[in-house]
Amino acid sequence: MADDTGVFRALADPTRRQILQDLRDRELSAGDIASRFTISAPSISRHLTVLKSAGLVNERREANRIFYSLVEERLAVCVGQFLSTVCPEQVVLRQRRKRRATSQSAENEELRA
Amino acid sequence: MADDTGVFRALADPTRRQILQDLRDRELSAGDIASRFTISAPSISRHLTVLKSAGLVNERREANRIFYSLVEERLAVCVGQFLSTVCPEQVVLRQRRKRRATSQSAENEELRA
DNA sequence: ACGCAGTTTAGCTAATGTGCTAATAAGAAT
DNA sequence: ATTCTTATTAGCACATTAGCTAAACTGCGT
Repeated sequence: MADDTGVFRALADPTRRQILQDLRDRELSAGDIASRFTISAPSISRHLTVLKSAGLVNERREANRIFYSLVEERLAVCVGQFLSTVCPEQVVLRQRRKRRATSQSAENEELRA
Repeated sequence: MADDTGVFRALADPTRRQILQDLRDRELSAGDIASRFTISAPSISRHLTVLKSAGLVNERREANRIFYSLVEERLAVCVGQFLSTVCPEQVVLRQRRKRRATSQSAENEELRA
């Protein structure tokens, strides 16, 4: 639960970071997510398991499908806390202000389907 | 350089996260750092190499010793950007305000020498 | 009951990560 | 020159990870 390492280990993989970004403002089914990547559905399923056991996503089952949604607070608490512990607050703040300008989503383009 | 993954992979290990925290407000020699942990000096040296190639620390050689220092901006840019891309800004801000209250340094106590 | 869509689980392989000890390199001191 | 200190590199062992394909599970429609 308070296992920060699970969170940071989950974030170490670019596919998983991209999944979290994709879940930013809507929930998606496992299939929805898999269709956005080139790797196989079972591999995505494993990534989702890792994210879930890190507490970074929740699942909601509806009929056949399983919808995954982001647990923002988990990310904010673990990572935000670490970041603000290590970095002086000004730096964190400055980054926050630049947020909208930078489209950091282009980074993992090669992962896409 | 713009290799976010190197940064996140570096953060996946609790020893490395602790090293970054230890470097928060002072530079430390490799030996200084190693003496704070129970694992061997060569292992710490490897961790420092990982942190350095992720761009998270700089090294300064002085006589026998090598002093490592934190590169705050690297951490703030990569992690802060990701965090504020995925999370709504309020959450990040709230965390920032709570910063001083929570002593997140107790987490990795078992790593210590 | 059967089959289909959506997902996960099993089992495998190749690559990576982390720790150790022993050996090496480089500088300072005697 | 030899030795001490500081730190890294080499080589090994073990565990974990990420990918794949094939098989199994679940809920719905026919």
